[in-house]
Amino acid sequence: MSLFQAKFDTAIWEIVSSIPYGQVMSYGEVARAAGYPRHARMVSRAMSRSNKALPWHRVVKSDRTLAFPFDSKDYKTQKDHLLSEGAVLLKGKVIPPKKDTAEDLDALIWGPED
DNA sequence: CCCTTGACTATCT
DNA sequence: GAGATAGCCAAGG
Repeated sequence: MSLFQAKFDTAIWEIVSSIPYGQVMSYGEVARAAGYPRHARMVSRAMSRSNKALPWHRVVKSDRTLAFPFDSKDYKTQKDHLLSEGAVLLKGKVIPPKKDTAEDLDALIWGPED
C-alpha cells in the first residue's frame, strides 16, 4: 500500500464520518475538506477501501444526484439509506430533511415534480 | 514508460 | 437544463 493511500484514506474517512445524519457532501467537497483538492475521483476509492462502517451513502455528486447508475443495486441501496434518514429525492437530486427554513419548504412545495 | 479507467467537476453550447 | 468537452490524478496492465 502506498504512503499516499495511508494518509489520504485516513483523511477521507474522517471527513465522511463527520457528515451529519441526513446531510450530504459531494466527492469534491469531501476531497477539499480533507485537504486534497482535485482528488474527487479518489474519494470513492478511499471509501471502498475502508473496512469499517462508513456513512458512504451521504456522499453524492456535485449536482446532488447519486453517482451509481439508476438501475444498479448500489443506487437503490444508497437511496434507501438516504430516505431512511429523512432525505428526499427530487428529480434525482437529494434534498436534506431541514424543515426549518422557508427556502427548503419552498423547494418541497413548489419544486419541480417527479 | 504509455495507456486506460473511474462511486468526479467546471465550463461551454 | 441536458449534452459535450476538457481537466483531473492515482492505480493497474
